[in-house]
Amino acid sequence: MEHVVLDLQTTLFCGQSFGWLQEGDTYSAVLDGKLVRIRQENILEKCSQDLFLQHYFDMDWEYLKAESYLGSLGYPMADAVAHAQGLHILNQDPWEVLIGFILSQNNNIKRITQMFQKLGKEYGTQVESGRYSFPTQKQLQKATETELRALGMGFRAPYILDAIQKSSLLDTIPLLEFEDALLQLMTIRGVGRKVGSCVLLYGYHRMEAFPMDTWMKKAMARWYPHETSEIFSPYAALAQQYLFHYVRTLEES
DNA sequence: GGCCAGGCCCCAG
DNA sequence: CTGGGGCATGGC
Repeated sequence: MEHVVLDLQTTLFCGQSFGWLQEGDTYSAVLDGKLVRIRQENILEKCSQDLFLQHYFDMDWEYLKAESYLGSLGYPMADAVAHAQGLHILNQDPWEVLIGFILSQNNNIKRITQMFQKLGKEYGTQVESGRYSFPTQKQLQKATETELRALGMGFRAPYILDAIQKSSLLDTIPLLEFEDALLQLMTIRGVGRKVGSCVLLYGYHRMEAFPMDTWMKKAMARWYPHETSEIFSPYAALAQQYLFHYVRTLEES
């Protein structure tokens, strides 16, 4: 099977990021304060000119090796890999990931994206007509619970406020072992094991993470009822992402 | 018009 | 420490 370098459609809309928009074959998001536009055809070109994008799209990680190993595990993992060729784990801003996944609880990806973009429009910086950066901690500090609830954040409003309050702990996460890092994140209200795992994976590229959401619980119960993430080591996070994508694809069809 | 969504908090037992 | 109800909101 031909190895796909990076598949934008799958990577950007597999539920790891809530900041991307699609118009035709063009994908755009505000990254690092700038509006980025990119198409499947010009990924390599863009990344070769821009080290930030090269890192953001995780172009140098061992996806070929990981796909090969997970593919060797047979059904259903081999099928899951085949259905998500070219899926990369993005290197996102931990702060954005933290708020994004606080929004994610008891919610659906469509509405998470809408809520995430609402925060940008309300508290972020406009970088182009109608396009806003995600607000920094300082920008979000202006928010009150009443405002956030009026914006539609619902019961997550106080969680966002607590995350702002404790946002400095994000700086210490890279220094910590996985479990310690998870415990630190879980001191934030609204952050449990699942949300914390997502922050460690999508914000800090901790590939040993294995976020267990409702879909993953179904997938594990169905295919690996007596196993843990250990069987996918050292590619647990990627296995999780492939399975997550796979079960959702099956459900839709 | 209910149902449900990439969970977590809280409080019974 | 484990289990289950409740939670704000809107897309479907």
